[in-house]
Amino acid sequence: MNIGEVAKLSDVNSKSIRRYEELGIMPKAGRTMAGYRQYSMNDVHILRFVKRARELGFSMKDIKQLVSLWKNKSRPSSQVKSIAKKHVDELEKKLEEIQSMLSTLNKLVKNCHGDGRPDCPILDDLGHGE
Amino acid sequence: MNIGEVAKLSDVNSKSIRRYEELGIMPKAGRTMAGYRQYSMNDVHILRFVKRARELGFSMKDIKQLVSLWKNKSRPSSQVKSIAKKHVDELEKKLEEIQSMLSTLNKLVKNCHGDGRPDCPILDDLGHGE
DNA sequence: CATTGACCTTCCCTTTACGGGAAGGTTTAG
DNA sequence: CTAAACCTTCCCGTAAAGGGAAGGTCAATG
Repeated sequence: MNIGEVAKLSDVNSKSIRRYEELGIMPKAGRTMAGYRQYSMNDVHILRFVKRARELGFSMKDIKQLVSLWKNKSRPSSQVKSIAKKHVDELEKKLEEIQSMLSTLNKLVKNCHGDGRPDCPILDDLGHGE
Repeated sequence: MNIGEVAKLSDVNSKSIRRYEELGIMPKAGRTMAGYRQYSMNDVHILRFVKRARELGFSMKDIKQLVSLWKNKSRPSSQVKSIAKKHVDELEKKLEEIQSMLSTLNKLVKNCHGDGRPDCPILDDLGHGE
């Protein structure tokens, strides 16, 4: 299979596939005489794995480790779990940050007339009362 | 004031201050004969405004508009509100994405033994059952 | 056989907001 | 005079992707 075919089957952009190869997440693809990358269904499976991990927000660095653990049939699940837990912690931190921003912003937006008049609690807050 | 002084007073990094000038968020600073940027307390106020807006997650593009509206004493508050509402919408979208990731991840992590054994629901999910 | 269009290759640029660090000039204090 | 602590600009790196250029390859068509 050429890269376009595998891109379709995995729903991963060709550009990303080449990038994953550079990052060492995908094995280096074999080449035809003309230099075209060649793939098999096994590569499609890896790419789907990567795609799913991206959807769960894992970094490419984490994904590289996860793919390697996935391939290693004698991995300890503790290693997988620790990567996932670290990621969960980071997501929870982000979540709190966003919730805190939203809590402030929603109050400000609610109190802003949003009409032709210049007075605006949003700007007042940002200018912390000048 | 030199840039270091204003950086201390506003709690904004010197590098960022120069960057904000490039982006047109800060007015171009006057210079001493030696080329050092010169600032006044007014600049400190602007920088605090920017910092607060960053803390609320606004993009630099939004912040540029917000600073300009803030300076314009005859702005319509509707413009400010619309920027803020768009930002709230984006944050809420991100929030939902993260919540959805966390919901999946937490289930998977909970069901993973996390010991020396290789079987792992996290990898099973990512490999969607291979 | 030549051409056309769809594919592939590599390379560089852009995004976001920031920071590290180099190389070099200025100011201030001892 | 010199050393420390400033300041300047310039380039690079971050994360993950995508745009687009310039050029090579392949298959089908006239």
